[in-house]
Amino acid sequence: MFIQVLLVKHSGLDKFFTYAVPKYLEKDIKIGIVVSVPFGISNNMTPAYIVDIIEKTDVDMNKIKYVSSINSAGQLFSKHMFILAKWMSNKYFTNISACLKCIIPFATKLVKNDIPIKELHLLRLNPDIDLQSLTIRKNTHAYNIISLLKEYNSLSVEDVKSKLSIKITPISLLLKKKIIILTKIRIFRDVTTNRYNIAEDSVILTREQKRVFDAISKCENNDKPFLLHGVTGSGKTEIYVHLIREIIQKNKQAIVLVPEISLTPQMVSYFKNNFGNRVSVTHSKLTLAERYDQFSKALYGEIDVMIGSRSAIFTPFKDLGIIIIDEEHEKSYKSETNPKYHIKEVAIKLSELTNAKLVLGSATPSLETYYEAINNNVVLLNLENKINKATTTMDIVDMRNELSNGNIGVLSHRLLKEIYINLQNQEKTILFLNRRGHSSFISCRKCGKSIMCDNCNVNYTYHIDQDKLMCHYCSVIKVPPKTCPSCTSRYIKYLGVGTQKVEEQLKRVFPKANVLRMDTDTTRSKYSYSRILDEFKSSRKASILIGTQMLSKGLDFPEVSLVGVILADLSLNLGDFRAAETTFQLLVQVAGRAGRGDVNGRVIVQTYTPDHYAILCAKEGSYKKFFDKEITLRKLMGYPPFSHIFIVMISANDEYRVKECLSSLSTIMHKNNVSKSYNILGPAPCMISKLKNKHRWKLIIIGLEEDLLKEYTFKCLKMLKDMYDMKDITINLTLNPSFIS
DNA sequence: AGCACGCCGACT
DNA sequence: GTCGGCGTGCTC
Repeated sequence: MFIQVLLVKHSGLDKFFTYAVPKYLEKDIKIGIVVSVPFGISNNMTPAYIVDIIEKTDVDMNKIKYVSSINSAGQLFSKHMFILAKWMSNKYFTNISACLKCIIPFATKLVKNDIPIKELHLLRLNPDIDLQSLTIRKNTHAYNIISLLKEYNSLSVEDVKSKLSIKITPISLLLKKKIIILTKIRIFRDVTTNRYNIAEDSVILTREQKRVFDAISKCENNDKPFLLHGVTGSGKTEIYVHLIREIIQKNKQAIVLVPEISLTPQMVSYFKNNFGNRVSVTHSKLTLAERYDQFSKALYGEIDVMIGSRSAIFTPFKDLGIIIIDEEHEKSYKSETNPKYHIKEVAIKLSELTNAKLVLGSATPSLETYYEAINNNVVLLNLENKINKATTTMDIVDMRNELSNGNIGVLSHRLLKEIYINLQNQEKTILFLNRRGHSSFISCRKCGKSIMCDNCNVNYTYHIDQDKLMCHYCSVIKVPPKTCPSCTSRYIKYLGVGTQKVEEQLKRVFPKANVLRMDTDTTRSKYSYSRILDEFKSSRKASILIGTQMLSKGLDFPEVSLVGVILADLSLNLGDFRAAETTFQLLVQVAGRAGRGDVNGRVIVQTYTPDHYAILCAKEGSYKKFFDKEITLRKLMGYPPFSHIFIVMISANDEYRVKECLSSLSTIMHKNNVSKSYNILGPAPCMISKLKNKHRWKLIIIGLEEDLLKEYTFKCLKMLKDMYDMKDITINLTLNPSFIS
């Protein structure tokens, strides 16, 4: 018997090595466990993951060494997960070790014994001892311990100590006499803080929900994903719960992916109410030990449902039955670090491997997914009716008129009037602005130059609460200058709008209103989200909540009747081909926050481009209309879903070197683009052209076929490395980015 | 990735 | 004559 291994400590060495297994270890060998192997000329022992078990090998027998021993870490991945890692490695051009690290981030620490296993020592009376035959005096420690154990059957050492307020000595004494015996059980760190009550009756699905449920439930071959296109408030979550309940009855398990777990406590509570402690949660903010325990819970069958952001897709369930990706259009589903995987692509691969059902849910599906649905590669299921009868109307305010009418504030007359009405009616208001801080740029009135961060080519944002300038990219904080750094003029003006300025203006206009703000600045600490949300929800007064994008994601505020979008143009002017899509999605999602209870909702959208189709389609609430318009443009321009995009970003401290290097690459690419199959754009500076003192330039390559595009780009990069000295230059590659930066 | 080897320049 | 710079190549 031979095994193929991947060396744990040699992550850059993306190669499998073959070792022979001594007979006495054969029975313990399986894929995913860690073994100790002699490696290199000195035969130092090094840990290695078993990735395959083989009978024959082509490797020279003189070279093959024997496996030394088996590590205590246990099984870290299944065959499926390893296939997934290999597939990711190829698809996202990242070595297998890095992909494995993404699947089991705690592995290297676990191998080093750096992750403490939490155990509980249970005490229990030894059943082989006849208590009658012992003479134990009443009211001694020993007597009390035995009585307690008779009552409880088994107890943890800590419980016994605290219940009888004794030290460990009398317990040890009984243990020595074998009157009590000790067993260790592993306990898993709990990461869900939600209190729950198991629902007595499950929600009965509406006719429309039932139709969708049946379509997914009755499907036998799960070769196509389902797209659940349902307007906000149409009850997608209830369908998920019904589907999962059915899956659990078949002894299978479920993974539920949400874009940002800390923003969806209601979702977790809802699942806990339905499945109790058979649900757990995982996300990247947990410690590695916590993540390892959640992983173990799934591995040992302690849970049936895992809810989480991206990384939850790698939960090692025995028999995965369903994967649900909620809000499938969210950009956060694409990883921005290597491997730069997209959760949807990984989920499709995993559902192929496990035959699990895959359900994608969204009120505003990504263009790519909807296009697949139209081409019958994805099964489209529509939910067109809201559960409650509240209606929402959207009105557009042309901010150009405000300016010509002499209103230079951030809030239009119309929006102020609506806020006033809400305050009078004791109803709640949410205001969105996709930019935190107070003023988004500070410029000199005399020379016109704006004040920028020294490390990054980014305008400083003024934060009024600390009276400081802050770079939102490198987090540098600076005292605002009294005079212009370029011309020493004293006339410095604070321009642009951030959430802080909106807060300031609102407090001035409505001094008695309860104004709350929720953005990265106010939600730094762990529980600040829930604190702000609880205050907003529980407040009897009419409150106004101002927030950035984080408010648009899945939060449910039953009493909100007015939603204001301060400036819709912010996401429209991003210079990204997906800007219209992002804006449309944002507006529809935001509108979904209003009128979720019994009250009708009003949405006011302020913009300088009121005729833009993304805004008009959002006003009508027509996804189909937006899709038709946008897909026509994408086809015309040759953008995704009709093509694939590869971004080569080059960065270095020396700007000249960056430009020179990228020009060389550009020349190579054009030379090798004989049949003009690829559209090469650039070199151009990145949106943030200098970040943390590194200059960043990019080349955008567009091609019809993903594999050919990859092959072509890598061929050209190889030629570049052969002819150009790449010392101190960093290359960053992204295939199909969720936005172009 | 790490480590050994090896080939060249600068010192005790 | 030797110490150490890092370029190259190998590891089952």
